[in-house]
Amino acid sequence: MVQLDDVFAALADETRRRILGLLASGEICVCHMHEALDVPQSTASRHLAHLRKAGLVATRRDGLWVHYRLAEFEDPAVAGVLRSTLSALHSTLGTDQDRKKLSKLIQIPVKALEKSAKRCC
Amino acid sequence: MVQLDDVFAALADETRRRILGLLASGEICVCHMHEALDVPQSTASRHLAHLRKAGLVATRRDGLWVHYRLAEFEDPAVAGVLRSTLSALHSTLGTDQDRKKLSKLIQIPVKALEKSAKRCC
DNA sequence: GAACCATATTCGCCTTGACGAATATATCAG
DNA sequence: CTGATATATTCGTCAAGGCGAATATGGTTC
Repeated sequence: MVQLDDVFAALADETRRRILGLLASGEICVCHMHEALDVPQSTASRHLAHLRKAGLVATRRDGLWVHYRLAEFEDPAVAGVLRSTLSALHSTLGTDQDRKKLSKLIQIPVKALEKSAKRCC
Repeated sequence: MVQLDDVFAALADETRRRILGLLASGEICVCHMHEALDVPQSTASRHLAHLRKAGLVATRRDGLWVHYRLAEFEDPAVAGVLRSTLSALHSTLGTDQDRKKLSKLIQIPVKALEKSAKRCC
């Protein structure tokens, strides 16, 4: 059960918002995350753990890699806040740059990522 | 110009969210605010100043009293985040209790406050 | 088993920001 | 001007939480 408190605490940090901004385009593994965001691996992992504990993201292990994705929200209030937040982040300069960097890393065109992100929120 | 950063920083604090929850029903003066929330006057004032600096609320002075109200948001992204947040707070237990206490203080029935709040978000 | 790789956690350090008491400011009444 | 009232700000204290380096964990390969 996702608590509203935890949602707002999670959204208060810029790195976590950048992570959510990327996850709006779909599942991403930790290594691509910390490279796209250009932060140390421990930082990416720490923030991902925070988001996971808050119930905002879910994980899937695939061998050595762990892929993160946005969770599905039962509570419509939480879902609404997340949707508007992702939509607000979508057109942000920072999100644009992060998405561009991710695009190169995973060899998927920016346009495709944007399309997924829009479908998501 | 309201910055998204400031919005999320403002929403990260519970007292500030309670304030916004009350303001959804309309203009309120500081004294009613800190009584309804049952926090020291300096705490209410400090958080209101925070919200004001973030651009989320506006004020109107009337003699000794200062009335606070929600600001109007030009940026549709910010407006969207605020709308979904207020809507999420609306049905919260804490907001319910605060609204009940405010209702007694300003002698306006809870139903009327709820109606205004719903119209607001 | 050992070596290796991706991810998670721990560690000490440091900044940010919340708190309530006390004080300052501003407005009004007499 | 004086006193009273509502609001704002300052002050010292304290806890929460961010940081990156280093280390631990868990899974894969040989």
